[in-house]
Amino acid sequence: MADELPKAYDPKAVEGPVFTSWTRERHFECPVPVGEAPKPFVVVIPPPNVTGSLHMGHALNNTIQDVVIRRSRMTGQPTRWVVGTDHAGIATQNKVEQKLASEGLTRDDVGREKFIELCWAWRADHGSTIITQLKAMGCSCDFGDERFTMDPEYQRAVKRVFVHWYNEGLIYRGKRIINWCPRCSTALSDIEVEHEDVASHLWYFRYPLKEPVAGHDHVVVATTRPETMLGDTCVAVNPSDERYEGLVGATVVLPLLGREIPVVADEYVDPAFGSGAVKVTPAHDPNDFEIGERHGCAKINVLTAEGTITEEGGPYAGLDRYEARTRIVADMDAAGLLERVDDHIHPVGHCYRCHTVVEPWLSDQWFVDMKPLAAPAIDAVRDGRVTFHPKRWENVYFHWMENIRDWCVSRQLWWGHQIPVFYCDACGTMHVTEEELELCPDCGGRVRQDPDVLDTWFSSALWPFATLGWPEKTPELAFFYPTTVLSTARDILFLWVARMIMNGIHFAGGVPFRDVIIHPTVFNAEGRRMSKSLGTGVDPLDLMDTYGADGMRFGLMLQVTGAQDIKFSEDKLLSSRNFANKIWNASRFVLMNLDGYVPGPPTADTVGDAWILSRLAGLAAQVDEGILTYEFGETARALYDFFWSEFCDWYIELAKDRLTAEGAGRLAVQRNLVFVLDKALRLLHPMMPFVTEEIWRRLPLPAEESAPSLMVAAWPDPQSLAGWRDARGLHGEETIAAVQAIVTAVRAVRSRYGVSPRATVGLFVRAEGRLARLIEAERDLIGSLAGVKELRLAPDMAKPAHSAVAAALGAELYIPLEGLVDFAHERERVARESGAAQFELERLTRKLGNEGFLAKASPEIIAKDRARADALAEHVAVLEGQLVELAD
RNA sequence: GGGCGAUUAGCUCAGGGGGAGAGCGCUUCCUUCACACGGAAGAAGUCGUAGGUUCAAAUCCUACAUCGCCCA
Repeated sequence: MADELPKAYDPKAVEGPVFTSWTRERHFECPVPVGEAPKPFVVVIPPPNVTGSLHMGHALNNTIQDVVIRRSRMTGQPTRWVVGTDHAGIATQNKVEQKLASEGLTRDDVGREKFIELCWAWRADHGSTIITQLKAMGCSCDFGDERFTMDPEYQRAVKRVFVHWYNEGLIYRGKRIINWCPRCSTALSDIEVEHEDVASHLWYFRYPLKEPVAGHDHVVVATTRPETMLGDTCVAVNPSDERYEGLVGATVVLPLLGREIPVVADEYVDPAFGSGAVKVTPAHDPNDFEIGERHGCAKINVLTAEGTITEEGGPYAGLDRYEARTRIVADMDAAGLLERVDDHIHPVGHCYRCHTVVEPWLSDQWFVDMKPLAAPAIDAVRDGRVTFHPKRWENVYFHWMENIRDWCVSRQLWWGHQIPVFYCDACGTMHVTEEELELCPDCGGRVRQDPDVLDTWFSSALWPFATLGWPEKTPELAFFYPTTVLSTARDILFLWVARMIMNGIHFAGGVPFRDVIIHPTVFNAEGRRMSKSLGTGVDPLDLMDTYGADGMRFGLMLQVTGAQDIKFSEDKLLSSRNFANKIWNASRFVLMNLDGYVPGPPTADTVGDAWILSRLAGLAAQVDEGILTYEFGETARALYDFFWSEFCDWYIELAKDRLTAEGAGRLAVQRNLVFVLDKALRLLHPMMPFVTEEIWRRLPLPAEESAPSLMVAAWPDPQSLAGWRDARGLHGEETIAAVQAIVTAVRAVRSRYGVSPRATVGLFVRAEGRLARLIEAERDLIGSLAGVKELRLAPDMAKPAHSAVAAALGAELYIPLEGLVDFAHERERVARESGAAQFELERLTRKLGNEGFLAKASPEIIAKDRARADALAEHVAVLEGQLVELAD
């Protein structure tokens, strides 16, 4: 019938050609439909950093997106996955600067225009790395329609937003303390700073008073950053602090520099910390800045952009900040002004891109006033227009949004969206406009554009609508916005997700997506953050090489639970690779047994058929629901268990006899095998697209059941399969459970006595009633599965001599094994089994004798426990009977 | 300081009021005509600790411990 498949699944031979066929057949594309169409299902990819390469977070996140996308596409909904990258201002600029440095050049040597050209060239050479890797994973994005945050259309959108917000008064320029990265040489927003506890010291300095006051000749201040003392412009104490009563208004002579500064009283000072007096450096600390503002103190900047001491630092000018720290402590000590040094652990801000310690630094920057934007975005989540999965992330979102601070959006970089603000030096005016202004509209003089660019996240925040053509009113925007699902890691909840919600509401007329999936963070096996620089990472490309793309995808899905971390388990990938091979071989078996096949509907002719069809219907419901509720781990397990433990382990095994027979039974079982395999492959496809596609195309499906590709074949509708639940009243599930119990019991006996798998045994069964009828009906099945040549059944069956014994449900099983049976061993085993059963029976009996239980438990539970108790009692009776017989 | 998550078999983790589960590992047997990336059978857990609620707690509540993350 079909070409015979190779004995083992080889991902490398399959993935490339299958992916090529998907592209060739254009299944990833989703144009705006003409005329009436169902509501679309849309996902925008979280744009990976254009400098990036695939890491485990991407692998997980993009598998999740592909799973929801593929399911949706198969349901026939217009389904679109928008792909692209962001320009990653700092990271890209670093790459290009590194390249220049290798040639002994700096960006200033080449100039801004040339530098930006080099950035574009870098992107052209390297920017598609991660996109290629997504293809290797099998992601079904619309790759022909890729977006970039520096596309000309996208630049227009960014300008529109800036100018709009400026005109609304939501953007302003001001001199504030910002976070400065001396290595990247740019400002950072508050959330681009990562706080890390650092073991350092708290230095206590004596600052002498100009004249003794109230019995003091000096005041002690404590600091974690001694070098900032060069910029101190006052000393503050809490007004209620009795220790310093009378000192307020006094003058301190700043050591080393000799500057005279006042002592002020300010509520901000915590009397319990350090000495209760603080040195105030308004240009280098946000709190000090505010104290300085309140008391009219000067703001002296003592740090350069590179992190060295400015001319204001007098003798320390030109020193690196840490060198200056060492020297200042030494000099204070030498001057007898170092009171003491305590060990002190405190949080220190680091740049999230390069991990350099950032400095609070006073500079002119552009800010966005966030409170007015946050309020509607909070409402959107409160009233359920946007839902987080898992829901608990909503609280994290609310907490941040309700305490939101203004966003510093200017960056001192060249690569990015240059701020659309033009200054006229001739007439001193400022113009905020989307136009490329060259001449001043007021005086006609030449203008110069603000040299800064915008935070990359400023542009990423427009992604859900700018990628669809906004601000133009495109058909794409009209049809595909708002998008459906956004899947992302928790570390960009504030940086990106919250800002998209704010921007979507403000500019695109509504929330940008309905559901936000916050997926777990992938840590390495030791529970550490995966990091290329630390060598603690695992490369998804290596994993795909070893386990195949499907193996990696499924292995990751198995690990997605409600927990917020995944300790990455390569074992799961191994079992997923094996699973792909299992699917391959089960399919291979079905395809090899289709001689004379004529397509037709499935039929529940036997309890085995009824059982598998019923299980399939249950699986379809579970998988559909599981993907819709983003429960990927449970869904993957359900698929694995169904396919392996039910379809392969039992249905294929019990189908074998009918396949070797001739006649109608053979055709019926062929049809059922094809039917179940077809539906199961469809259900598996979102998680394992390659192996399922390769096999599915070989299935002999009639035209109306088929499709050009599995990825556009119809998704099994749980409703239409629901009719197979407990099909034809054959009690398939109950019967097969009984068959399994008896077969397993016989196999256990065989295993215990080392009976060769090829040898057959006799089976004598003592059973009555419903169970006896069931065994009688399925005697061939039991015989075939358990290797039984002769099955005898009677309500009063006596134990034949030299028999091993077993109990299954209420049946006694005797297996004659002349000369093999170790009766002492049998007695011991049966006694142990009986003991365990009696223990459980006693527990249940106590429970059923408890009046509270009978009065309050639900009738179903009571009935169930009664039935269990009856079954156990029967089981115990069987075992005890066997013990008596074994005593001979 | 506030918040979140985790604690279940040797390892990685499911389960989330009523019979303790999986994968990997381990033991024994089997190369039988889909698959050794396989099959069959098996051993293995006082479900972190202490209280509480309940007829019933691995599951709900409260404390505590340990580990991890976020915010300030």
